[in-house]
Amino acid sequence: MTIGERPQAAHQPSTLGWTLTVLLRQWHERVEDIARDLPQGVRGYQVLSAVTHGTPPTQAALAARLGIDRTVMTYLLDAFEGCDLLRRTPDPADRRARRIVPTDHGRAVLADLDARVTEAEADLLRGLAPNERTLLLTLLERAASTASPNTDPCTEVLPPPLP
Amino acid sequence: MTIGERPQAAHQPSTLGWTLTVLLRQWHERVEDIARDLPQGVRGYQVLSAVTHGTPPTQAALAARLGIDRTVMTYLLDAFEGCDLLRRTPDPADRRARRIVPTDHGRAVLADLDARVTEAEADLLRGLAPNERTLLLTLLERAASTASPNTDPCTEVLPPPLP
DNA sequence: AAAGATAATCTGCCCTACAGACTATATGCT
DNA sequence: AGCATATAGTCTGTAGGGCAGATTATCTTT
Repeated sequence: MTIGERPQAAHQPSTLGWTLTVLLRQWHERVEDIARDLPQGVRGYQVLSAVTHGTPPTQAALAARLGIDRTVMTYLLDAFEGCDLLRRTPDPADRRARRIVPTDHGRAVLADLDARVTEAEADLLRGLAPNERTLLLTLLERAASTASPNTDPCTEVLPPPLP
Repeated sequence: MTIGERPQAAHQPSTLGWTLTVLLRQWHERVEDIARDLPQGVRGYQVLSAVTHGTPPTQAALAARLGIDRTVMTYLLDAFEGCDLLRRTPDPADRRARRIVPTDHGRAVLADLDARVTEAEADLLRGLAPNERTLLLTLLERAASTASPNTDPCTEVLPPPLP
């Protein structure tokens, strides 16, 4: 680790982490406003979203994917059941596990939220031209999926559950 | 990724927030490893970085930019001074304020960290071709700066402070 | 049948972030 | 000048959320 003599030498800082931080912070603020009435705000929105798209995950899978502790997931889902947004249904193949499925109400609420979030995201990217936005999303998805292959929101290792 | 026949019209979820979340989480994990010895891990790294590039900010400006509470900033900087990484110097123009400047040691440590972070970031984007990476960074920076104009890490409204 | 692993829940503690009070200085008003 | 108000930074106390660890029920393995 040679330091070399450079009293002020401002090197180029790496900007990826910072731009991601800024952007995600902005996203959080806006979505927090939108999802204010949900049990856990933004996190609740992400849970609802992850549960609705794709096959109903177990609590553990859901927690792992969203980076939430399992003990937290418990009372988070308690709140969601209390609001009639999600339901725990017993997994027919494994009586220990519970599959989390959205209620009709939950689906409706999510559809409304998704619409508003999409709007907010468009506003967040207002500095980019339309084709640039889609390009950015494409690159982000590729980067995210390769950087963390198992966190894809629409991947579930399971045969179709309920007939 | 064809889901097949869906019972309840699954609409396209908005992916921006999620991809940002996943990517930033990965970034955090890696940088947490790198910045483990710094007082506050990733956050400490961001403080050190923000202080070093550009003109020395006041504590309040620093806190606002990084989204940290001012009372937290106090003991965070205490720790950094204890490690001889940063120093609080009185602002000659405003005796209430303190300008935060890096020590030589701080600059050296940051240079080392920056190198490793840059490496980690490259690995994070390994799914993208080199030209795609720079493109992604460009788009991210544009988006971040328009979404949150005042959070630019290298903007400070102040004449050069110390001669 | 016994042993070990896993899903979910419950309990208790720690730690951090925030609110609020306090001091010192700056700015604005009359 | 003198008084009121705003701001920079620090200190104190507290509420709340996250995490570790134990518990129960079920699955798997031998």
